[in-house]
Amino acid sequence: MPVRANRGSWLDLPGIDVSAERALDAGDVVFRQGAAASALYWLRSGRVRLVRHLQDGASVVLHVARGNATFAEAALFSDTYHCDAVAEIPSVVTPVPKAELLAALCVDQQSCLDLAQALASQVRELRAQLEIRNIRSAPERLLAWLRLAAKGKPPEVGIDRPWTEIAAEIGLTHETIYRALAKLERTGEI
Amino acid sequence: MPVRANRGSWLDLPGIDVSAERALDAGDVVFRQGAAASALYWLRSGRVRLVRHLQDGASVVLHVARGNATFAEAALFSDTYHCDAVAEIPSVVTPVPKAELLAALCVDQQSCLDLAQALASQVRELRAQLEIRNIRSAPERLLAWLRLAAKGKPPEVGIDRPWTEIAAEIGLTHETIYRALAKLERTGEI
DNA sequence: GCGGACATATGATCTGAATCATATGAGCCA
DNA sequence: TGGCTCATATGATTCAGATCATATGTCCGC
Repeated sequence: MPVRANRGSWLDLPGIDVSAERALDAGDVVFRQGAAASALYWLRSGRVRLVRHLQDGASVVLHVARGNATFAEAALFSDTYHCDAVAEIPSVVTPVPKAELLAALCVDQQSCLDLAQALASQVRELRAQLEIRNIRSAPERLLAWLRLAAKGKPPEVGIDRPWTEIAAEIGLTHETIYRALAKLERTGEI
Repeated sequence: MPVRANRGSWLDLPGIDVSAERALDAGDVVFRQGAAASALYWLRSGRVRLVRHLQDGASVVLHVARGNATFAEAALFSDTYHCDAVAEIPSVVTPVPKAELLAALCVDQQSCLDLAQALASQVRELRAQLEIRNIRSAPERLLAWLRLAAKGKPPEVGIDRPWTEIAAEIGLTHETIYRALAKLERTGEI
């Protein structure tokens, strides 16, 4: 029962049109808090920020979706959106209509299990991500990340994206990442 | 379509026995990496650490489950466990047999959707948690946490557990939490 | 080929959270 | 009642990562 490779692939169901794309400029709104939840989204490229607005006017960033990922999955189970979604940079999203998706999930148990699997996998990843953040030392944290990312024997990581991005992902500045890398190389850990 | 209040409640299905309890001493092993995945777990009390062991002998903490929560949900979709689970302190867990659960989920689409909902909810929570960790300033971070935890009008949080625990949850030491609290009170933000 | 945007890389300095220390109060139970 | 643990609370000091600065290299469009 292998986990599917691409995030969002569980969306590839009969009856669901994932070919539609909506191009967004920086600042464009995908949906607004309180609006009727009509779709969840598949972010194809760019960056979308989810922000919850509070009674007192303050706001809290709930999530910043990046690269290839889905967001607002919870819209499936809610009548309204509970946050705003705004593009931070020019982005492309595919809206996945909630009604059709729910219908498909109800008809086809396997697709429903696929959804559960994808979400369980997300949960696992996010927990690991959080655990990594508990490591204070920059080199140690990076090492933990590398270990989780490493595959094969001898352990090896294929880096296909800038360190700058990885730095943000694990909660460090890019300067610190480079220093941590240099240190790990010096001490021979990588 | 309200979200159920208690984590783990989606496990309350016909045909699934969640009455069994297994008491663990500190250090007791719940399951081992590589062993056949026979159950996922509902942690009733205590603390269980999930650790992945790597080829080179190093290990990475994937998660520390606390209080009332489920763990190893991904066992549902895997033949073997991919990490060890070890109690850190005396704990109580309820094993939920995978086979029965899968059978129930296949028969009853609603329960399958309930599972998806619970997992989507987890994903949302974890993402928010991660976003909070991106806030460097201790008072700001605490404030964001308080805002998410706040309910009603005027916004108010009911604290039913020690600040010490909350400190760990949001990645600060308890000393820093108390200082941040003091500062927020001084500046009148709470 | 030139210029801009961005990744990589490293040095100097600063700041704020961790750490260490210490104290008080609440709950518990022997 | 005394002694234990743990939460709360705050002061002093340290240190690691953020920040600011600067430089080189690379890719890409023009």
